Amino acid sequence: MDVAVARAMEEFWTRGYHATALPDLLRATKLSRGSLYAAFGDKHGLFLRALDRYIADALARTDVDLDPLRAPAAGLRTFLSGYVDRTSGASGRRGCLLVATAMELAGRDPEVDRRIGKFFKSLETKLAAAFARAQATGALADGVEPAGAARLLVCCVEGLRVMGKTAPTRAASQSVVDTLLDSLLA
Amino acid sequence: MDVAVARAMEEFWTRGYHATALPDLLRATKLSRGSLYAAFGDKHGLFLRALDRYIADALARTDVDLDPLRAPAAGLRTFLSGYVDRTSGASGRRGCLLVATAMELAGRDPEVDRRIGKFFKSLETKLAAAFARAQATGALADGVEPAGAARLLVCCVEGLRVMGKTAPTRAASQSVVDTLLDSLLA
DNA sequence: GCATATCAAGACCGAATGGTCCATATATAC
DNA sequence: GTATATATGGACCATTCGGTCTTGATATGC
Repeated sequence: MDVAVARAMEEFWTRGYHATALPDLLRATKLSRGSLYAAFGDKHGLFLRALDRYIADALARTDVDLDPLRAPAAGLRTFLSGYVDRTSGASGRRGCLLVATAMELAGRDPEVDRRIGKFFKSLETKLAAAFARAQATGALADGVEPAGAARLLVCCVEGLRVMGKTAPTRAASQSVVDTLLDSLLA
Repeated sequence: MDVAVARAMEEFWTRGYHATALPDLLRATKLSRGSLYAAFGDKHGLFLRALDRYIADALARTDVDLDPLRAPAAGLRTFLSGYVDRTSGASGRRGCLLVATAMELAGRDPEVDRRIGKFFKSLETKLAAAFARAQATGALADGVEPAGAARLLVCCVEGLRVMGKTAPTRAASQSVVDTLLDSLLA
């Protein structure tokens, strides 16, 4: 069933929750109606499974980028350059399942709220730790405190996903990331 | 018909395009089905009218905040503090019609693409001009160039709208704005 | 070979979708 | 008062929505 969740995730990712109809999911997962409902309960259940998978992927990627064994500043640069890729061209146009879901369902779907809240909190925590390590090695600009920098970064990453939807030019994303790192890193 | 557009805007704003059904619009605008279709063609047409109004409001507000007659740094602070308000509490939960529309329809609806593209470009231009004025009065931090700062600010503003949807705490938005201004202004 | 469990295909359901149309009322013009 | 626009309420339409259920095929276990 894992592959079905992945396929469904792709579908929700490109269309959004409301705009993804059941026939879309059947085609994508190659499941029959009966099998889909037997396995996942309903559209909403399948969506939550897909969202969980998307979140797990994103957090795993973050852990790789921000590996404590690497130089923290380099990790942060890698992390952000990943977002430059993801918000440019076709990837940018595709958008982000998390941000799209936040805008579409947050405040109306408690299950979604919980997941999205946890994700962004977790991301912020990981980034704050990386910034703290950067500070310890003197790689942080004067007067920047790790927790604040982490919050700013999470905000910018979310903003980049929106930018990527509307004007997915690499130069724009790169400019944002560069300006940001110039301000925060020593 | 102007009041009808405003009412429809409120409705799309709180629910999003797909999730707003015709009965919602009829109730909100107090129009009959016939009158609504006679006046706006269809749901999509009414949506575009509502989006145009939302954009006009946002740009007008920006012009007030960034009035060239005021001290540019103060204008930028006012501009951002407005976004702190708009991304906190109930206002935050409500979200932003532009960002929500971008995530929901960008890349699939040319009319929407045009409008959203123009809006963010215009916002960026206004901010770049304000940063340029700030630089001229020595209010900009060393090494910050106006155009880059403007792009970063647009990105952060978009990010704030997403943050406001998921965790609309004033402290979080305020922290982002403070960190940002500390980095960019002298 | 036979029984059993699994799954695909799709008919079918009520409800809701966006959109059309018309009969009726309510104005306005003269 | 009468004729003429205009707008209203709501019946009505085809389609699509998410979801259920039955039927028949395909395995699997023994």
